[in-house]
Amino acid sequence: MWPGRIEFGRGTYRPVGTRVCAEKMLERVEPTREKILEVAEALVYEKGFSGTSLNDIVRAANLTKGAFFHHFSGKDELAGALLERYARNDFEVLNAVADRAKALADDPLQEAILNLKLFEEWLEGLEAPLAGCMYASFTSQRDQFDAATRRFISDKLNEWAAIYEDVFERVIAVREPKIEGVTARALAELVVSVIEGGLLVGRATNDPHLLVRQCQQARNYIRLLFAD
Amino acid sequence: MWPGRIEFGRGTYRPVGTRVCAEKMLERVEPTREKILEVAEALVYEKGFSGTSLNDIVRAANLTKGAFFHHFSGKDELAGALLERYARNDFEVLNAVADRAKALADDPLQEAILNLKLFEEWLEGLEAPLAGCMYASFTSQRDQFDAATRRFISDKLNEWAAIYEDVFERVIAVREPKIEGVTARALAELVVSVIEGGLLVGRATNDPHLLVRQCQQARNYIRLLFAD
DNA sequence: GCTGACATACCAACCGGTCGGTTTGATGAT
DNA sequence: ATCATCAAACCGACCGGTTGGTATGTCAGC
Repeated sequence: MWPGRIEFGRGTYRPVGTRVCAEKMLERVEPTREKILEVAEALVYEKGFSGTSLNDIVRAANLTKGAFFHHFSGKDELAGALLERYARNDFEVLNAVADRAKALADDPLQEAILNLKLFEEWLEGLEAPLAGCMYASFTSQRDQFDAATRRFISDKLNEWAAIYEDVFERVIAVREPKIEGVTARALAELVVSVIEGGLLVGRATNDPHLLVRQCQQARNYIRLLFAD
Repeated sequence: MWPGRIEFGRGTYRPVGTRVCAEKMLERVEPTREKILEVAEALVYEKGFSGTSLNDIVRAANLTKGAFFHHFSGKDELAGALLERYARNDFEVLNAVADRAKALADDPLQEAILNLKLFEEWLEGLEAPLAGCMYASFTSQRDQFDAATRRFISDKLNEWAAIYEDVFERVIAVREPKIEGVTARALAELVVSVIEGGLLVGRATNDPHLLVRQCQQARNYIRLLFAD
């Protein structure tokens, strides 16, 4: 089903109405393509990628197959675009939270804890509970995707963990963990695992608050591990 | 795709060669049906449920469509059987670990920690890394299944958490957690979330040891939370 | 009048599922 | 011991519908 490589990025494509006016390039980047990605993302979270047909997508987007294939070369490219878009939006939030935590805190430990707390606040501030994680959706049927796509997911998860690893390293540099052998990397992976696991279990048990509760537990662990 | 209810269980079916001899009923319970479930489980972990066709399954099991439909009424029943089988095997391990921890420990905290440690040892003792979790696979495309199936998954995850909740309650009864407001339920959910998340992230990043490392972190948290 | 942005009609391949037929092995009458 | 019987176990051709994908057409706006 996925014979070739997925070419990430939109290639030479140029958004509508952005040819002459540079300002317009920032606002309104191809509404139709964006709408397809939007409805596809929601559908994939509920039905899985291979469980979501192109007909499902174009029906939900009030479009036709023709429109889809005008914007995408096929389902492969949709997968890549979905993943790229998700990673972009995800890191926007993650980095914003990390930057804000860094700005507000005057101590690495405080920063680490604030990072988690701000993420929890972001979760609670959402109008609807987090719908899903594209990395998780794709991984649960990883055989459907080629090596490049799987690699992309792996890389992005590592980048995500690296955000936390950075701050935990700075914590460890000035504070000794109460339990020896605990590395910044392991703590970073824990945060990612708890978020992914909390999201999954919360969805499975229909408990939207579970994810936040688990983030709090992770925060407790950090507090205890580096407490004075 | 899943219009009706899934009828769990095998109904009135009676295995081959078990008509007269009661002893034989325990050994060798329908090898073909079991083989179908076995290969289907492996395929579902890699391709997802709706990404796995019946042709895929019967090809991997060296059978034909006829054989499949002799043992299952359709793909719906396969989903139910897959889930039931997974839950049965899973709880067998989980309960064995919990019982052994209870038998070895003479203190609730020790028991809780041993429970996790024995699970880690079980993970490490596997000839191949844990291939996946059926609850996670199904949840990642939950729209494909009916309400009864989703309920079954939710119930089983709660049962799983209840195993840990029980021991954490006994810990809290005799020891005050270092952080107030931490409940046995929240800790139990953390363990389940960490395992599910660790498995997912480990698969996504192709790191089979990640799950064990995260279980160790959960164990660290419990130690610190209830340390003397 | 040309191009981008869609719609429409259609295709081969594959999907889950059906069905008539064949093989196999246990059983019971002879 | 032999053999007819019969149901369970399994085969594989086939069905209608859906899949991802293509070819062609329409039409507004520069």
